[in-house]
Amino acid sequence: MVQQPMYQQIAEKLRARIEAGELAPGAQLPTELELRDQYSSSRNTIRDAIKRLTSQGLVETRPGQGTFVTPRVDPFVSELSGDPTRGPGEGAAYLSEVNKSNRSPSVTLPRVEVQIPPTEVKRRLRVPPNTQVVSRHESRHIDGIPWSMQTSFYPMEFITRGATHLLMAQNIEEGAVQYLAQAIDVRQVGYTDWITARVPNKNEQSFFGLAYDATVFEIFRTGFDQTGTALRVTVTVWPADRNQFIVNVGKVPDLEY
Amino acid sequence: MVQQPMYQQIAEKLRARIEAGELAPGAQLPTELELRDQYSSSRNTIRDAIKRLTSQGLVETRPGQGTFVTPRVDPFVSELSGDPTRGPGEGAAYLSEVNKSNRSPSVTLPRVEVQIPPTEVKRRLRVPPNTQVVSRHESRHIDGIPWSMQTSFYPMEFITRGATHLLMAQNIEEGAVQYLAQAIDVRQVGYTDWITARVPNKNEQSFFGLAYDATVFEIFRTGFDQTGTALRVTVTVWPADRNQFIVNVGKVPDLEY
DNA sequence: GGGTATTTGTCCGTATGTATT
DNA sequence: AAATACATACGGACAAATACC
Repeated sequence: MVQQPMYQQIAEKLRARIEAGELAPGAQLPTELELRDQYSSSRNTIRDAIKRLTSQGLVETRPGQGTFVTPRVDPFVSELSGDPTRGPGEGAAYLSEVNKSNRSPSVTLPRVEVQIPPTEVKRRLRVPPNTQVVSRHESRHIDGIPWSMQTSFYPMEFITRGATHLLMAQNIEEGAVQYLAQAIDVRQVGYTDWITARVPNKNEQSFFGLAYDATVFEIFRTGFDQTGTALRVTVTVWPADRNQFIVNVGKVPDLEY
Repeated sequence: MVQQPMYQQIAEKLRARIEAGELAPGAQLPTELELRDQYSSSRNTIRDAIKRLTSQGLVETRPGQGTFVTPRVDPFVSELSGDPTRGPGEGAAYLSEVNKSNRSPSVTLPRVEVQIPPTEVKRRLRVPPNTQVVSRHESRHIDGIPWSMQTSFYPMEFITRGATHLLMAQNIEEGAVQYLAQAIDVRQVGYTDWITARVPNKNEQSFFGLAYDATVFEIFRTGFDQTGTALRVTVTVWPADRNQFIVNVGKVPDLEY
């Protein structure tokens, strides 16, 4: 085994102090200058060590204040395999699911737009190029913490066929999927979730308060009707540090996770 | 909008050059000294800019060679919602699934151990503290690229009840779940997948060739029998840069992703 | 195989800016 | 306003990895 560079050794020592509990979640680390003296090093080397820990989410730095052990957050668990006739945490369904775990969720009013969708969405909705669609964007908090951002895309023809609520900047209480069934008899009988992970963009960094090198889940949910036609695509972005997912297949016992 | 620091501006300019196609995937960037001159900066500032790009997976550096635009990999898509009576990409099932996409998969021989499982596994398998279990660890490559690492845990009593193949360091052709059904009539009727993302540990970094700040998916699959008893826990680790997942619920048309 | 040039990695010192208390 | 702590930026020196002759 070769000798590791100094800044990695220091990072490991700090990690050990954290994981041993000597530095509890939320506690402040020694300042960079103190650490420099403790480890007989230079401030820049200490900073390199701390950078390693921050990009692993172990500590966070606050200018003017200090460096702190990242407080542990209680992750929220979302079930992806639910009722195929419902949306992804939509409307009341989502709120009650969250409430079960004694948490207080909130949803912003949707921002509704008519636009040409991003390529990934176009492919899944199977609409021709330059076709406009309705998009509904909303974000959710749990216990005051930003938890997810979501944009749903629907074909424009749903509006002309009578599903006019899709264009209104108001929450659809029963969920958009249920609304479509009741308003214009478009029924979702199944969906496909496509799960990826990536780094957050600028918007997501500021909304979630994430570092540029953090990780978010991005899940594309495509809903299908009886004929196998895509009736909507919902894109949800979830910070990986506070979200986890469950998929149930077949017969499983009632949970405690 | 405030003025951004120089190293971030440089990072953005380099990103623009990459995304414009001026620097194609696999292409070499100018050396740090050349970039220093191009942007009238210092080498350390250039290095800070490049660090931002590497931790976003946009470029990679090779000591002694240079900095290169990260080659795009064709991600492999795994379906989590499959047959509840089968394992996760187990045995022949996994291999044929991969083959469909014209890729050539391979699986290592399992490393079999009898051990006390990690806490997370213990909780899911619902075994008492200090209970030993059988673990079977294997890793998979696709087209020569390391793709996933997997460890399955089974109760020891399965051995005494006759499922002795579990202890053998050989691949179980039909998959361990099918084997359990046939050998000792323990049948998996459903499973729960629990999906998280985290940074890779040392082992995973070296096996997958990942940076310390990369992201891996970690999926815990708990299989249940007719009585709702957990019959095994399988932990699979997948690098996020080359893996994506699909979950189908309800009736969905035949795919193209 | 050895030697040399090139390129990135590590480490240090210093100065100044910005955020917070 | 002053002190404290992290952030940015530059310069320099040497080490380590790689490629090439």
